[in-house]
Amino acid sequence: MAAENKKQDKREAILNAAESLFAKHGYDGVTLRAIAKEAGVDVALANYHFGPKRDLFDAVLLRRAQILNSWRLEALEATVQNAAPNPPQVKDIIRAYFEPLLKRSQVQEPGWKSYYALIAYVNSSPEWGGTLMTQFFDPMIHRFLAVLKTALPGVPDKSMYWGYHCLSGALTLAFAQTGRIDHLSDDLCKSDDLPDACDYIVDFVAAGFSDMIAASQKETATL
Amino acid sequence: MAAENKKQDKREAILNAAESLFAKHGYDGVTLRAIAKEAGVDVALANYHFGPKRDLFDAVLLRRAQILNSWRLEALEATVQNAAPNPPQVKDIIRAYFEPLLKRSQVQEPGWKSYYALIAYVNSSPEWGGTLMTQFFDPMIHRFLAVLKTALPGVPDKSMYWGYHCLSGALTLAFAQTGRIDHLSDDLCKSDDLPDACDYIVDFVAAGFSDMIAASQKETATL
DNA sequence: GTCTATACGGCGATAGAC
DNA sequence: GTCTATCGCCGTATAGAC
Repeated sequence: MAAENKKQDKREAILNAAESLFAKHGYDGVTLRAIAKEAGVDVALANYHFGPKRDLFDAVLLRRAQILNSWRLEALEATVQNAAPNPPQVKDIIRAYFEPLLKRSQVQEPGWKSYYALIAYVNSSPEWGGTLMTQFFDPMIHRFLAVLKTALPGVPDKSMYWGYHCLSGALTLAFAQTGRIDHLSDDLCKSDDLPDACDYIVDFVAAGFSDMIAASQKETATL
Repeated sequence: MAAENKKQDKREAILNAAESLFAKHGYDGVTLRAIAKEAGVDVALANYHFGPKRDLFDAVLLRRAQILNSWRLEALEATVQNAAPNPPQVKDIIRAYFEPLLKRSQVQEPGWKSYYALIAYVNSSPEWGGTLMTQFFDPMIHRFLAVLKTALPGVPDKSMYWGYHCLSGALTLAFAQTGRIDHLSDDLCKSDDLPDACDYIVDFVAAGFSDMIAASQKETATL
């Protein structure tokens, strides 16, 4: 079983190395050789375990997607329960989407941090964004939007989808940790302080969604 | 002068091809050979005109950055003039940031569409985001934020910077045109309808910023 | 000067020998 | 499971055509 552990160790080491490097340089910016080197294994082992490079990429994405989805759904259902029989507050729903990213102390873990940056890369990539994000995250997101609609009755679906799009753009840009806002703000804001970033983004996004109610009521009033 | 045009033609053809391909596949996903083929020129010509691959990338970014910055600053100053001596409305300032992207009919031009997608790639890339975006766009953005502050007196700088970050994330994700929202919304929303996307994003972002006033006043009141 | 054809050294993914 | 070999494509330098 020591041997079996070691096998698993190497598999994990490859996934970890791939995750970290793909997050930093994107799919094409990383070679299997670099991954193998980082993981301390032979060049061919990645191919042995995962098949071609593309499949390794999928494996990296998949590993944490399921965990993250379940955490988020848990947090969301808890929020619904807490507010029942009323619909939850918009901000509480948004929090349920953000907090699983931070609260389980995985923000410290470089693995999760890399994973978030990788998702940011995938999300805004014309090559992967449309298909992979859909594949891994859409069911969770639909549940999320359904709850949000109970808190925002009368808001058109189109607004809700574009609202989610804004949320997603803001969140993934923050988690890409490009160091951009550090420069822009002369180090007042820090790219790598994800909890701080989330505090501000949650407020901003909740305001964006909440305003849709006012807008849709105004529209109705003029009819 | 026909000869001179031809020189410019090939130079431009290389820039156009590079722009389009970099936007779709990222820096590392594109080879100089692919660019040359798309442009209909010899492999070595890109190197002759622009030097190494990396310098060609910069040249592509720079070409339209200056134009875009000047358009945005124009729109912003016009907004300021219109409202004077009062500060402009938040939503009008946001519009001044978005409309230059759309209004000059360049949305139709595939060149500009590619450029926007390329900016989206650069913006969320840990490799380029921090430095290149800063280099090309920060002065324009600072002017923009300064005007926004006149419309939002008392809002802390940190909120303003994170607000801009949210704006930037939402906007660049939309302009990345990943097709993601088409899937998510079952084609109710279209990735390639940029004017429509902007309408929704402007409202969302304006609400996010406007809410900061209420928040900062609430904070002040409790002191 | 502008541009093309070609050549070079290096490194890519991965298949097959071990 | 590991190591090596292979073949193709990479960015770039150069030589010379127009």
